[in-house]
Amino acid sequence: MAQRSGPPGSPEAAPRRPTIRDVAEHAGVSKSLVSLAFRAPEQVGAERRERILTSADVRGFRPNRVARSLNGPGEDFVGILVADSRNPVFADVVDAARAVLQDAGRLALLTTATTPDPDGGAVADLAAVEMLGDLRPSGIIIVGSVPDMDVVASRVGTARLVVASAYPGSLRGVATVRGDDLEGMRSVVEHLVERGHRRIAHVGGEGGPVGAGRAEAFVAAMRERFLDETLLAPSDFTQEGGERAAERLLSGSRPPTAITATNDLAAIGVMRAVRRHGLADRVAVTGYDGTFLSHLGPIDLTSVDPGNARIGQEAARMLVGTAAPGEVLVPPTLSVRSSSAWSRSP
Amino acid sequence: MAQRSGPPGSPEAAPRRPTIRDVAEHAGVSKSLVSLAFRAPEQVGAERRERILTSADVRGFRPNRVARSLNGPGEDFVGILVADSRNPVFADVVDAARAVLQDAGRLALLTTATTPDPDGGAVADLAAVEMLGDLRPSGIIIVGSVPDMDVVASRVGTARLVVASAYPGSLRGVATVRGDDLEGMRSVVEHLVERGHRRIAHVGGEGGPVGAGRAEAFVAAMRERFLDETLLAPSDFTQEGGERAAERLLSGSRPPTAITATNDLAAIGVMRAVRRHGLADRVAVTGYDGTFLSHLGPIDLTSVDPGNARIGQEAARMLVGTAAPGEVLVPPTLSVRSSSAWSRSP
DNA sequence: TTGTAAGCGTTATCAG
DNA sequence: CTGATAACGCTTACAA
Repeated sequence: MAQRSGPPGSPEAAPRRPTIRDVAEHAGVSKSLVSLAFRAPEQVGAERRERILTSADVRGFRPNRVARSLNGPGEDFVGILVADSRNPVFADVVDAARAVLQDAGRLALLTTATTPDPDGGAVADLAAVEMLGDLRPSGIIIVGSVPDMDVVASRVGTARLVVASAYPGSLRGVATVRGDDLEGMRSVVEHLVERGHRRIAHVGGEGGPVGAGRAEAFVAAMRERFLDETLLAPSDFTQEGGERAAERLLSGSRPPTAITATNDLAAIGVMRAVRRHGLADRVAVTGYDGTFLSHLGPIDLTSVDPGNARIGQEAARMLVGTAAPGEVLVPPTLSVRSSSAWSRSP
Repeated sequence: MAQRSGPPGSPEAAPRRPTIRDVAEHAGVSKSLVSLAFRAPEQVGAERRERILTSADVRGFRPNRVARSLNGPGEDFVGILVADSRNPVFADVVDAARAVLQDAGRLALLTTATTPDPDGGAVADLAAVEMLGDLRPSGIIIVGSVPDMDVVASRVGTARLVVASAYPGSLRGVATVRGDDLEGMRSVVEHLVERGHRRIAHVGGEGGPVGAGRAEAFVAAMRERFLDETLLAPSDFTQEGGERAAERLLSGSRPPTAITATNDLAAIGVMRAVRRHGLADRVAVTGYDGTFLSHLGPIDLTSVDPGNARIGQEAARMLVGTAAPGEVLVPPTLSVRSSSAWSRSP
């Protein structure tokens, strides 16, 4: 039964929420006994317990979790801080982490670590982080690249910290679980080389540490094969960014025969540009992240799955004690689809 | 500077977080003065203020927001409870709401109201809701259809409540802002009729109150035009659901010439089925929600934009006092794209 | 088994 | 302007 404060316009009869004291008084016992009746019912005599519990029920009492956490370590819970609530990659990581936490009987509180910027960006939401930290979680998982990660980390109180799907940045000695982007880029390049490609470009590098890291990984993977690694077109993670970058590549004097994108969304932008240039079956395109976008409707995009679920699981395991905290690289897997599955005619 | 508890393996030297008392002692003043120095620095003598603030800085003190909220109404903040963190519609609503709150100088805490079910669904996460409620927010915005909305509402304490992008369900007298789905369906049907369609089907109706509401709206809109409103194929909001439902419709004896879907994702599934049947330019498809999916890459889907940003703004305005709380229907707009823009040859 | 009293970290009140 | 003192709602020794 929802007992809102009545229809708008009713007098401000703020009905104070019942406290443990109200219940104690009504049931004719002490506060402590009420407290006990909720935390360890079996330690309270049947008759009084009954009286307390029904009395609490009648008055709509429920222990205040905040007041509880102010004392000892309260309820044992884990805070999950997500960098970007629109990113489907993080959603996969988070869901996997929650499943592990749930199995371990630990509850999770999921909040955003950033707030949208007036000019389209995102800035760390310190107030939110501090609130979560002050709730005394036993652990915190930061999912994704949060701006000013070190400042955020300094606000989470005494919680154990694990960073998932992001570089720890200037943080030192913090447990981290992320995809092995170098290995992922290697598998992409290898796949493309097998299909006869040599002039391979990369679209990305901007938008944060992960973008930069993937661009570096691309360069490294190309060098390992003695291929020209200089075909880089800067782009963020958006469709528009990918499209613009690809446009530049394809308008050049010697366009590439394959384009690797920094993520799936940018890759879809790349596909648009490729199609517009009438090169749909002549320029291979690959994405990254293995999100649902890679096989959405008519899209059929080769993509690297960084093992998002695995990343979330490992991060959570470090917090529940099933895994040792440390720096873990999760091996990626390549899903080849029609955007790059054909072999280039020589 | 992040001061984690050292490398894993170090002795459990739990460094208690400094409290207001530590600072007071160190600065040689009373707790109250330290408190005041943080809340209203101008009311404290310059010299002492300086001493207090630096002393706090040195010891890494920061007022505990939870302890603060335990007392009076603490910081004035608004909690945002999102039903489904994967739904891009909600992301748009939330961002718009946050912008309004930020302009009003009120901070927002965004958390999930559900937790993933073992079998793919989502259940209300009461623990999370209770924690948020016990933080004493001045207002709560519930975005999207949360299971057991009335139970959730009963847990948010004394906060003013606004429901956005969802039906209030069994909640009575609760402020609600949502899209006008009847009007939206009308505009879809009108558009299709103008293009020469008569046999129009609907894919949807499942997955929650919104799906059911849209199916009803479809039926009503068809009746208003004296068209056969019985072409309903049950589907949830997923691509697979939409595809299966469309498959059934197209395999029937008299397939429709146009299919309206309950959302964009299901519409994309419908498009797949349509294409597979070789009917790409003979069966029109429309979506709903105006998400980025409707114009992603090769997809070019006619879709109803429910005015998500507007919904978020209105909801927030009701909480900051710029708008009167009540039941608001935001007018939708139809974005016609190539999936239905052509006219049917008679 | 039950009650008393002392915290937890902060703010509010009310004297100086 | 400053500083005791009493809340806030609950937990937790420690007694009874």
